[in-house]
Amino acid sequence: MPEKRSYRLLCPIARALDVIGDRWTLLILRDLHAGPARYQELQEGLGMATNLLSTRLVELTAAGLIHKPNPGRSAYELTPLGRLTDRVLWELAGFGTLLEHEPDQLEPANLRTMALPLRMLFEPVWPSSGFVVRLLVKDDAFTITPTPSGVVVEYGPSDTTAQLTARLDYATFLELAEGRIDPNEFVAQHLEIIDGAEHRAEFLRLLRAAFGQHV
Amino acid sequence: MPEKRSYRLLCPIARALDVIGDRWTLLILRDLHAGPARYQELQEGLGMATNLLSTRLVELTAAGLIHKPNPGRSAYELTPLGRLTDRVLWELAGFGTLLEHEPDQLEPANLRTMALPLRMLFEPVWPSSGFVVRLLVKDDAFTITPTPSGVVVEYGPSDTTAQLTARLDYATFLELAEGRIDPNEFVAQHLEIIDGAEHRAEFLRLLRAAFGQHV
DNA sequence: CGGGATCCGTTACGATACTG
DNA sequence: CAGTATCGTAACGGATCCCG
Repeated sequence: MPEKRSYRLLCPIARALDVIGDRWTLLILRDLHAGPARYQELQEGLGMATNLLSTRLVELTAAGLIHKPNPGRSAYELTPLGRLTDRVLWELAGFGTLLEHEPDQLEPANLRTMALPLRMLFEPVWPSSGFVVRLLVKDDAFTITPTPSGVVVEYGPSDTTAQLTARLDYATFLELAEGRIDPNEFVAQHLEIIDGAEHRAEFLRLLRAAFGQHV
Repeated sequence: MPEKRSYRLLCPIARALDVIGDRWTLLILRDLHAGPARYQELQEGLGMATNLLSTRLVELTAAGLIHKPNPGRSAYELTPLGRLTDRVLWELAGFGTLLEHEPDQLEPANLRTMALPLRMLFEPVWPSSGFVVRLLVKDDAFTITPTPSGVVVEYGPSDTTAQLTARLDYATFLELAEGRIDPNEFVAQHLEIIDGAEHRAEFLRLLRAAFGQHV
């Protein structure tokens, strides 16, 4: 077996990059921050070669960042150590929003992309007494749940009952998460509230707090 | 000219990785966060191949993260955009300290490594009225200067006059920056104050504040 | 059918030698 | 000193194949 490539530098940044610095690795972690995912979900969502995904999953498992809760069924999820990559990904997202995107980068990327930015955005302002919101984008759904230990954003259908359910389009979703849209305009023009309209004002207040704090 | 490889995903994280995700790129930026550096300094400090360094410097310049202030003399430095990578690197360092390091990763890595962790550590607690500290490690020196806009950590000899100059060894330096050493023990046992002993108590107070806030 | 493993052409990396 | 040129090796990427 060929030894894994390493910077072999006595530096915490180099050590981190030895584990999460390979191509695709951080994007795989990004998707797993939206909840457990199966092999094919990851492969299709990222559009990467299957041999590479396989290799990365083995490496991430060996490094203790992910695991298979049930060895028989194949769903991967983050370990507690893997969840600690959230702040790295959040800062990368923050830097990435500063960069112009090429017009050819218009693939309808995986919606799991948005889970982590949403969580980091709402975590400081969403008290544990808050309500559960479900966001629908095309055929996909996010459930945003505040808990005493933090906000949990999960991708895919959920059996929890949301107090507010809303539908929006993908472009608006991106702008919301990237902080490039005014909360008032967002709720007024781009958010179709399907259920729980009585919480509309509270949701708007939450959005304002989130973006006011971040921007 | 071959087109640069890109994830081509509509996601801020993927966009960031298209620019700073290549091998060595973040480590080059790390070193430049310690102040301007010349080609050979970077090459020797990182131990990377010269052709790769050349390629990376061209790419980083094209992306607007670094530039040559004087085209004749060859020193590279961060642009304002490049300086915004500080939080990504800081979070990477934070994650890296959680990982055990292989015993073979014992190269006496570049001291520029430590500039960014030191800055992030002291920035929240070092008021602009604070004093200038110079840290000596072997033949190298850091100058830590608080300014109204933040703490500036610079590698290499500096003509500013420090109020306190101290010498320490590399291993202790790492542990200090990684927060694995008690400030009291650090000052008492591992810090040789060469000049400015009258500021010793103030420096200790500063260290306690820095580590108390972070840990 | 989902979850990988294998194969193979192309690209990137890494070490060294070389040049302005 | 600051890079280019070269070349062997390793990683990537796409496709196909295999196995439960």
